[in-house]
Amino acid sequence: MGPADPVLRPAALQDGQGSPHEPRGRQRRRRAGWRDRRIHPGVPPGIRQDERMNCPACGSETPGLRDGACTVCWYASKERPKPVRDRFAKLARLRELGVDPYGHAFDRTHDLRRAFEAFEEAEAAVEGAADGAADGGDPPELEGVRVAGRILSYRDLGGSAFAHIGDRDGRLQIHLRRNLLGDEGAALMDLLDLGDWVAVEGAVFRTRRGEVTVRAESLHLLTKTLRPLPFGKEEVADDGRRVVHSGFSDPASRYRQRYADLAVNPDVREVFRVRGRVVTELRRWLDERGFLEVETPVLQPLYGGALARPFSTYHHRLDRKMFLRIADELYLKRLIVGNLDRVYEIGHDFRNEGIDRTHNPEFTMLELYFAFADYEDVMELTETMVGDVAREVMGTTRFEYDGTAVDLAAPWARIRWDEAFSEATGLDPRRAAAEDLRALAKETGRADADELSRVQILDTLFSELVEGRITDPAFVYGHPIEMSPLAKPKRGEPEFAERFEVIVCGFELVNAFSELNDPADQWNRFAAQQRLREAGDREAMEIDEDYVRALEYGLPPTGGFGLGVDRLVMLLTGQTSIRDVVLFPILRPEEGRS
RNA sequence: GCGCCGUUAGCUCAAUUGGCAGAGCAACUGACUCUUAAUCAGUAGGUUCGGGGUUCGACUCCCUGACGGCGCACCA
Repeated sequence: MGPADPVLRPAALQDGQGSPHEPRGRQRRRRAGWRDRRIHPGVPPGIRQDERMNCPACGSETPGLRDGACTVCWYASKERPKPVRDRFAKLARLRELGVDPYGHAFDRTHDLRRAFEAFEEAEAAVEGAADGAADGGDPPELEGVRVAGRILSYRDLGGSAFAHIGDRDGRLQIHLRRNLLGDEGAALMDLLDLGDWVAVEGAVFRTRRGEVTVRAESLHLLTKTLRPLPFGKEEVADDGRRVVHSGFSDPASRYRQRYADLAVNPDVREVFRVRGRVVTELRRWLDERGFLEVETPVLQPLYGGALARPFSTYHHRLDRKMFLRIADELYLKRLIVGNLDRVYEIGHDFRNEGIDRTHNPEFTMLELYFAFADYEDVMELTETMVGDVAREVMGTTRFEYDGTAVDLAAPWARIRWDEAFSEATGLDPRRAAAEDLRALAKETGRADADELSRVQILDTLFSELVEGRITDPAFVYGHPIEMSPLAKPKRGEPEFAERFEVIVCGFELVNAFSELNDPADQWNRFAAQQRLREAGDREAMEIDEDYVRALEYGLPPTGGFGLGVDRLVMLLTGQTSIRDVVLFPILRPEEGRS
């Protein structure tokens, strides 16, 4: 405890008792006496005498001022919401009682879900045994259970209380009885709040109303919370479903304070549990097939591998500009040159562009390269892998996404790019006059069509008129070669590329091709990109001489793909915004704090 | 970047034509030892997102800025 505190009021706990007729409740709460408590934590070690300052409000020593006061005065200030002030006072009272409000380890016997299951098993065993015997004795209990969690709800009945505690994926009722917990435990009960982390030890039993419950024989505070968590009240409807009343739903607050969102909304935890499983299963699937997981540079002197604007940064010792990668592609193919056959990487790419429902500037990409394969092999691999992962993680390949049924089971439709294009536009993508294409682009709402290159117009029209209509996953293959500077020309039709994209629910999930391995052709394609760049296309590529050198050492025939992991998770979890599958999506900075 | 909508108590939301800023939950006080959206009685809680303006009077109308949602644009 801190040094003598000038603000600390004389302890309100006159250990005296009230009159014998005083209600027990009042005696208890007077004993709890937590109001207006303040205890100063003192100055942390390592702060020199001349670096210390005094709180203008209370005069005590402090290493810094939070909004012009020491932390104690800050929490006690009228500026704070009352629940925060109250909790801070309770925390001080806990310290007075010798309870550490920021406890240490606690050795659990079960997590909450398993405690529940263990009890049900014990119950079933007893009932089984009692079958032959005369009418069973005592109802079953499971003793010596030690569990921990956050207090989700609290119903105080005076002499006892029921609460629910929750952990990562479980939720369990606990019953706190004052006569079982003794003076210390009873005092602690009076200082609990929703959100506090607690642990109990006791026997699991079933209440008269049938709920599996831990009867606490001891109660421990693990961590006191100073801020009220925005719990909604939960009702269990007649059909057994949980209905949450009010709760925490403001999107901005949920993203900015994801910790509170996760603590309060089990559905959100579930989305990220699925996300974790998806990544694990992708890895396992690829590892089982002999793919080697590798890591290539995120910080690059020259970016490439996709058409996008990068984030740039600066390395001081090297005195040069660096970029955050927009794709892993060029490094991974260098590894195939180096005989690594089959490689993949799951990592973050960064693209300096707009933010919307399907785009976060920082996103997770799975890229994979497979020697001796072409894009048709990659199609098979893709549909099999995605279907297998969906089944493994979700138990099905059928989903409803944004009100539409989707089935990810293989085989997926295969659609020629040029045929889909002609069908949707009535124009031949190879032969149509640029003016006609431009006119059509304007019709579909592209006011800036005059400034776009032919390829950009083709791409725009395709996205606009074809992609949006596809819901079940489909391979769209055979893009115009000019749109695909890293892909091999299609056999027999060199104006198209051996490339495909997977379109599902109107967005792109995968981009893949037979990798271009002719160094001379690759150099020329880079040079063509360079021209576009010089003509003002800020997404066009630069020439990567080292990559061409690698190709000169021989890239075996290789198929490769990039899969947007965030988007796959969106599909599987039914989320329509990428922000709901990214734990901390990019937001504008917060103005003030509260 | 453009358009529309929004921002009110810790959380979720009301507030008539411009006329005293309210409710539920959470909090606090009290009753209650099998409750479960616990219940009952009472109390407290507000820079109505920031700044400016119109008006006797602004949560409400006007201008401006910040943040967010949706749509468009940009963008795989």
